[in-house]
Amino acid sequence: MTDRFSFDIHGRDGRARTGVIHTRRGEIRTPAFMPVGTAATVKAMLPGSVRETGADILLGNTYHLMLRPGAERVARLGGLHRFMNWDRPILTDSGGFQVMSLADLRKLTEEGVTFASHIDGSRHMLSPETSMQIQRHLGSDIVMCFDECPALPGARPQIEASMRLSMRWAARSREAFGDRPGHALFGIQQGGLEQDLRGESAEALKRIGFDGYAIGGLAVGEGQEAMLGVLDYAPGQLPEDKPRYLMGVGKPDDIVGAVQRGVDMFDCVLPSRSGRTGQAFTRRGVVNIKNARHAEDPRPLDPECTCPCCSGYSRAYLHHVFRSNEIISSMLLTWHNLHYYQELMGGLRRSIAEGRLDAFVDDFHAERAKGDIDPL
RNA sequence: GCCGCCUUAGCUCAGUUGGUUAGAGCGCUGGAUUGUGGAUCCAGAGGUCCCCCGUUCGAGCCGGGGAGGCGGUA
Repeated sequence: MTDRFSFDIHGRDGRARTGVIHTRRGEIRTPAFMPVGTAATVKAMLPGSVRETGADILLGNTYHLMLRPGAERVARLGGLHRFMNWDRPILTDSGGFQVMSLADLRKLTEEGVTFASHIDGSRHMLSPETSMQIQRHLGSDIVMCFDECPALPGARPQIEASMRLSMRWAARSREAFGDRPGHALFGIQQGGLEQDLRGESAEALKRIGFDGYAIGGLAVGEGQEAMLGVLDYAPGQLPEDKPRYLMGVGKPDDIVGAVQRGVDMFDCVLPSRSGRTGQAFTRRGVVNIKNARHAEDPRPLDPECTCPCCSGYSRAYLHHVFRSNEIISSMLLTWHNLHYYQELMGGLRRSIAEGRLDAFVDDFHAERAKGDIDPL
């Protein structure tokens, strides 16, 4: 064991890889799914429960935590790990995405972004330097560069200018991050759906040099087909020996498709958010527990699932507590969804290691094609 | 008993001087959700406008009668 951040690839199948990222706070098995814990909590879950689903690492968020409770306060309280009672690795997003998706009165300049808090309207500034400082206060194990994430579809001149700004910010992020043994800094590729811009972005990042490389700016409106089209070449533009992280993705079939194309890490709000809005992910596809057809169904979401939700609770119960707006509804559905996602990742890792990824993926799609279990 | 007010979608209510196919919120039936605002958005179903009679080219709206509810009063 070492305090150094490193990535070992243990097996390959086609373009897919499986391995382990070593950090000073523990190992991350790849391909990895990272549950999102924006505000120092994976909503509706205890950290120990998140770990039980199989998660090796969580996401935290610069934008949200800087506004509330404040990064310095988290630092005074011993850092994000102690604060939220999660002692394994944490990756923090840089805030660039949320500034564009949440904040008001944004003003983008070469220096950074000034914006008004969505909470109280207070004015703030995020730049590569301030984002690095905040992520340092939080004690993040994997720090993300401060970038700009334009929505798609977008006009090429805007995508190009935005990408180049993000690359200049990447260099400043690298400089501001400095030398922090045991902590990693990831660059973020941009370039929209333009292969040459993605290539230019990758080259810029490689010249700077990072511990891992993210593919950003996808799953922002382009659709799955276009996204997988980019993933046909984007991972190959990034260094072979470093982790590749597809930011914000995705649905189960998005993840499967991305793993086949060489992506190692994922995060997405879907399993946790959907858990709070009544949508469950199962091997047979999506189940909307709100639907009236579940009202008297005594069967679990997935009869073959071993999670606490499926082990002890019927669809009828989940339907009732969801419609009654009971807190346990969010708890049970989130637990199930995170369990499902981690089971999927485990299956992907094993099948890659055993050289049978194609068969695994065929089975994955075949199960989904069956649709939900028949109504009673 | 008398006086006043009320009755419109499952619920709470708008509804212009009488004028096309009577609306809203919630609820209901579905859908969306991809680097999380426990958020948000979209679509749909649902009506004997309490009942009867009348006036009018035309009534949720005006007149008469009746029923039910709420309040006041003796």
